[in-house]
Amino acid sequence: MNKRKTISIKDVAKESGSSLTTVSLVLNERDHRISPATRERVLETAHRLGYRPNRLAQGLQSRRSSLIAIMVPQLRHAFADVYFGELISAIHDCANRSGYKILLEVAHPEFVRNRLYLELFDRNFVDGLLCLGVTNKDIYLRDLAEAGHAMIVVNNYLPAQKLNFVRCDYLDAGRIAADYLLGLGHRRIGLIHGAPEVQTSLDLRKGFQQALTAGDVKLPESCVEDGLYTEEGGEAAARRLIERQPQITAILAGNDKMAIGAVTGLKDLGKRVPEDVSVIGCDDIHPAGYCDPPLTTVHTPIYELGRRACERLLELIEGRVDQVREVHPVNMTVRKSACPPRPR
Amino acid sequence: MNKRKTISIKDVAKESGSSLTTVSLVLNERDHRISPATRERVLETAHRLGYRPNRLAQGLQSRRSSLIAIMVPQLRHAFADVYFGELISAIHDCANRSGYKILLEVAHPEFVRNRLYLELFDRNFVDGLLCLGVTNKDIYLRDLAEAGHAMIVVNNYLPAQKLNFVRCDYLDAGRIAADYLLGLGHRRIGLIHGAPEVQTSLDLRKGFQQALTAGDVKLPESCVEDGLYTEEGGEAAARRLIERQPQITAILAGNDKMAIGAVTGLKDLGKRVPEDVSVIGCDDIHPAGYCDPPLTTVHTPIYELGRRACERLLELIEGRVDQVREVHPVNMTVRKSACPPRPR
DNA sequence: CTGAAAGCGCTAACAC
DNA sequence: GTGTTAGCGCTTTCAG
Repeated sequence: MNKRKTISIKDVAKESGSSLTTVSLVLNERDHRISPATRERVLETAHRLGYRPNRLAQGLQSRRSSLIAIMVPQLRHAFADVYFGELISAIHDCANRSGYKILLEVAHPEFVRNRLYLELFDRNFVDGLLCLGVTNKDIYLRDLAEAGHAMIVVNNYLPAQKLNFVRCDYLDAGRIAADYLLGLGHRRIGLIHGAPEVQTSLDLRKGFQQALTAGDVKLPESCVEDGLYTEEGGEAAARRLIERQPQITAILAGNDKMAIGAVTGLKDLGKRVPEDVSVIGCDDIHPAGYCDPPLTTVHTPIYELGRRACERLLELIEGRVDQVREVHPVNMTVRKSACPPRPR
Repeated sequence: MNKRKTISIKDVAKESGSSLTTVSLVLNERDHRISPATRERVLETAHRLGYRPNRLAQGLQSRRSSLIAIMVPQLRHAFADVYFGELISAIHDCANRSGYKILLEVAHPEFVRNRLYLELFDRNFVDGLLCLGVTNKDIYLRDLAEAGHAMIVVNNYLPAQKLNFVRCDYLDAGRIAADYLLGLGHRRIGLIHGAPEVQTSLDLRKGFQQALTAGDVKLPESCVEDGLYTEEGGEAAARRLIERQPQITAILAGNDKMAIGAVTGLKDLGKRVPEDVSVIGCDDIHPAGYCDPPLTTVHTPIYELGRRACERLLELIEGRVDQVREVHPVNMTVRKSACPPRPR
């Protein structure tokens, strides 16, 4: 295939009657010493010939790949997840604006075992790495930090390690949700959290519990369930919760998918949402506004977060900063899935 | 950052006391003339030093990037779409097995206007391109074919152009769906199709109409609505359909998202699914099995399709084939969203 | 102002 | 068997 001989800077030089250096200088606007006449001639020739600098050669020279990798966990359909998808979109948009492209990686067991995440940098594949869906078990990320590679954990963090991160304040998310439910008058409240190996999940629970305690409401172990961050998990968790504690009038779910699943589960049990049981989610993914009832949820600025993470990564790459530790505020988005409990 | 000096083939040569050539030959298993002793020595040194070949240099030499791009349309949350997500997962898995990595591209207006899709190849960014979510309006894809670049349209095709594709048989999908509904006894049937600029959408409609006609059932214009391939679109389309033609007992939607939206819309109108109105979808995305009621749908082998597309792209890249035109069969997956109409 | 030449890290003819 | 050398396409001193 591909018949058209690829045209190089050498062709432009020959055709425009100047040297390689001159062409390079003009094209990179490196030096303003070049005479306007030459400049014009080179530019015209380059354009006429349809010259495109070879990125591999440029990269070899500059030691830059202009690529950043996004690493997602190996979940079924990680790429089909709305939450990851919004982050990926944000990162892509931001990276593109700065001339970077996006490489996709899945942290499958072999990738981790063979330390292929290091190879990504060692082989000059990418200039930086953004890690999504990180858990406390992903201690191998320390290798990256130790090697001094540009890496940021997106919307999470590892408590015991000083890895770069850009995330939301899930401790506050828990508090806000609790205060909102308390404010509505709820006293019997349940929690469906994500995975216990995810730090933000632990934070959410902690903040939730603290605020409930401050409001003189207890959150016993029997009112907490694991929803695995999935719809199906949320649905099953809601069932278990209500069967065990039928007097519960409100539930906080650690993400919107679980909340949506919980609503399904509650409806199946014959409960109306929010009249019988209020449900609030967390994250405010796009579908949260389009389910039935529209979900009241703790809004986390997902797109903004992705954009910021990418921006900061570029700063790391370019050496403009050497540490990133960013926590973004969250707030309630009130829709229709929560209301005061019925008077007893 | 990044203190560790990157170690090159030169270091390995020096350290192992042999020449660049020897090291390269050993590492690439290019030549079996190398004595086992040297071989062993080189390998040991390379391993000890943690040598990693620089991909940029290798690429410059081989004119290969080992990257393939996936291009998705610029829809809100294209990356958050289950259908695209499953394809991307499949492509990623397949590419990875063959040592390729995945680059993400969004076909935004500027990308198309400035022909950046050509630059992808001209600048040696990628070796091949997989296009998702293509419509009949994307005539610019012709440029890629004309330039002789390795490119495949995934699960679609452009009728007037001879572009490579790997897709399902949506004409047959329409027929199968029609036959299934006719078999259940439905005579008043509606269609919610995707976008009229998408060829497979037209095919589905055509196949559906043909089979209905063969079964002596009409599909008047008033029983057809556009659902924009989204949940919201499907919901609105179902509403319009039922309000205009209340006697409809079954609906085919052009994808599962619209089908799920349609179910929501029907429920809102007080219709039971499937007792009052049967709904069948198309594609069989993962959530189709988890909604309420579980969706009866035309199963398209999405993951398999992504895998095949990637495999064939690699063959194109490596020059083992020079044309790809693959059509995969579909079949019904029967769940609970369709049943015989109530006797009148 | 412009050009010659070195070198980024690697591969592969072509010698020895 | 192994090493020398010439590129791949580009950027960047350093002379002129």
